Amino acid sequence: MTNRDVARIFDRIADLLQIKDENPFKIRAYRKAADSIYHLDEDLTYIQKSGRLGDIPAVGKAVQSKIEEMLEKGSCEYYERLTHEVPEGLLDMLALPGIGHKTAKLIYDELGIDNLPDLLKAAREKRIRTLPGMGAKTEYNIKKGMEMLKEASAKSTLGLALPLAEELRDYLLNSRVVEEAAITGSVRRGKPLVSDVDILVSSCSFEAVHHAVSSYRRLEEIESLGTDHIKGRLGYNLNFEIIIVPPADFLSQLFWSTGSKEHIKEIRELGGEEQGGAFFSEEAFYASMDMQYISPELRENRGEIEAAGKGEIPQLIELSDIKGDLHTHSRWSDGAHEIEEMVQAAKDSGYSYLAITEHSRSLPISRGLNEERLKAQGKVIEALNVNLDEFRVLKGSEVDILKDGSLDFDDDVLEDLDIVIGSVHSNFKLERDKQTERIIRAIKNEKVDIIGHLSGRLLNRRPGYEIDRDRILEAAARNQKIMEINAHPDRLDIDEETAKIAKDMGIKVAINSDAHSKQDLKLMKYGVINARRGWLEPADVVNSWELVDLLDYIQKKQS
DNA sequence: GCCGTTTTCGGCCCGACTGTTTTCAGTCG
Repeated sequence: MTNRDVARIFDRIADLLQIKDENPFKIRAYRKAADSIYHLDEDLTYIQKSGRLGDIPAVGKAVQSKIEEMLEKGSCEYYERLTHEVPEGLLDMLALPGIGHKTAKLIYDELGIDNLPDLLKAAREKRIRTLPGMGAKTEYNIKKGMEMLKEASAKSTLGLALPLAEELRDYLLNSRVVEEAAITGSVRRGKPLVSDVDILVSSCSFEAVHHAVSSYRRLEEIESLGTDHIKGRLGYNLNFEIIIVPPADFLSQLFWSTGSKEHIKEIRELGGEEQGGAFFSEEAFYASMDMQYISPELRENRGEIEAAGKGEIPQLIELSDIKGDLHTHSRWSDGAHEIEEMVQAAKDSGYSYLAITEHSRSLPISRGLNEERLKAQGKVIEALNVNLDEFRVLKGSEVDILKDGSLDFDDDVLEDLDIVIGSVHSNFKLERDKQTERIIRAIKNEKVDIIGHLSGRLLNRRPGYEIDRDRILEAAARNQKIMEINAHPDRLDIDEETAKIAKDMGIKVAINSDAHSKQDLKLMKYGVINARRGWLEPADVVNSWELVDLLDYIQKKQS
């Protein structure tokens, strides 16, 4: 079992206990343990072997013995016993917005419903409204939530798909049944949501590939099989296709399988012919059509073919261009690690600066900082900087944009900070005009440098709030505000389309991890992929600049 | 169930919104 698998079981135990209405602190203890395990650097198996399970934060005797049981037997008796008391299908219901543990339990107790299809049926038959506290709106929300879940199950985030694709590719390479293997299709193009994972392999033996795939640890099901492909489903409900080609065709098929369909269609219409052979390379192929090389992220038929013909393909930003991260959290608010640990991780990433930007006081769930704690943190950061060579920790805040567009801190408090991100975390359902005015008011505040996760969307979970994007971008351009690309693969906000429009309007972008742990700093790569899909170059991305230039741009003198 | 530089027992994030009510429980961030 992986750390992730173990963490998931503890989370489910917490859910089951919550449905059973057990001691809330016990439930929280399991959640904290799950979170702590999820964010571990090392493999649990290794930690167990060296006898350090008890050193994991939030892991005490009870949780430790369950971890040992899971690592040894692959199962957990306590968890299985709970699932006998509470049907597991109730956990699926919790994914519906508005349905929590109490409601799920009520629906089960009163109507005997323990799965999503029956719940939908009951909502359609207006049986939910017979329960106390439930009405027509609840039924409507259930039906709407089910539609959302259906859409979500059709696609996976890149944050889920890419690591699994890399793992499958490496597994095939290491099993030595293939000569070459590469991720292709929409994952190679870096789409934020993908319907499947495509792996192109070259092999002379279909049987050997089939045999290897059959014993892959994450395989759930093989659905379709032919000498040129294997299609099926992996764990986490992720569809996959392995495309098998002869070694001589590998590079050309990598091009044709990458897509997108629209890009390929356009290439064919311009006379691009399928060609194989060992001399094929994508660079040479585009060159043969008098075009510059087009990176996979750009192959969406959104003007890249014309640009490549004119020599106007941008020099896309790369992960190695990134010099710092401007949006991170530490244990001072809801992060998992100390500032010092975050700094070390940033140095390990090759960065030369890192901004600590905790939540502000209006977000108590995230232990948002009040003015006193913010000032105290500033002192800690100043002291830290004294002993840092060639690295700078920036004092920052992810300050809440309140309902009326004012900020959670007064100007004189923000004055002392190096970097200020304004973000919306509440009142998501304001009507469009009010939401737009709210954000524009924050943009006009001269203390604000960056607008964080503009749309508030959570991929597969929540659409963004209603805003007039064009008006907001105009205001950002006028006030020289930086728009964030939040790199978390569940957000990727602003999206690629907005990023391209912003670039064309001369608005600068910051690609920020929004890290809540040192491992999260690595999520930067998803933001860079998203920026590339938005045609961004280093000149467009402020945290690919030297710090002095960044501070100069936001008109703050380096102290 | 975890934790401890006041504690090995008694604490452990909380305010706002929603949908249902007509004063609030449940959900969410």
